[in-house]
Amino acid sequence: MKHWLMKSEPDVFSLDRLETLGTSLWDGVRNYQARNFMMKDMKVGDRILFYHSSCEPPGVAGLARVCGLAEPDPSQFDKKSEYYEPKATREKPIWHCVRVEFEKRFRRFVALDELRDEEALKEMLVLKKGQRLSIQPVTAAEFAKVVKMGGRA
DNA sequence: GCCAACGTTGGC
DNA sequence: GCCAACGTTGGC
Repeated sequence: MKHWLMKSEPDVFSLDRLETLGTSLWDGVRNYQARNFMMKDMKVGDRILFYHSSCEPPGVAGLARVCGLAEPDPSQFDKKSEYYEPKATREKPIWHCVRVEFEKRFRRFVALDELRDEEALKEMLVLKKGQRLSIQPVTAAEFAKVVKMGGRA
């Protein structure tokens, strides 16, 4: 089982929204590296740090899990979607996404600043300058540390 | 296949 | 709103 950090702007899609829905496709990813993680590496049961970006404060709001293997991202076929991809066809889709399910909200939101203050997390990709990948692998130790900081050990 | 220009991300 | 960093695009 692998561990991941997945970024979302809460104004667009928040952990609250995922809790309401129960599960959701992680659609709209338009970066090849992030797509390849979803297509090749993510398996059902993989655990996810749900990270809120472009908000005040940014940080990890809680946990989710992969509950469905990658499938074609339907938004690439939707002309009205901002994620529409004219080069994609049903036969040859370009973008794929996994399905994720809500797991739990942290008792305490773990802000980016707090992550920065932890020696044990200094190698976390999300803390690296210029690192803007929206889906990032996280080690089991980093995952456990963040969960502990969130008050749900 | 290089690389300049451009667009996007995301913290600040 | 700024801007550094980085990914993508497209001319050559």
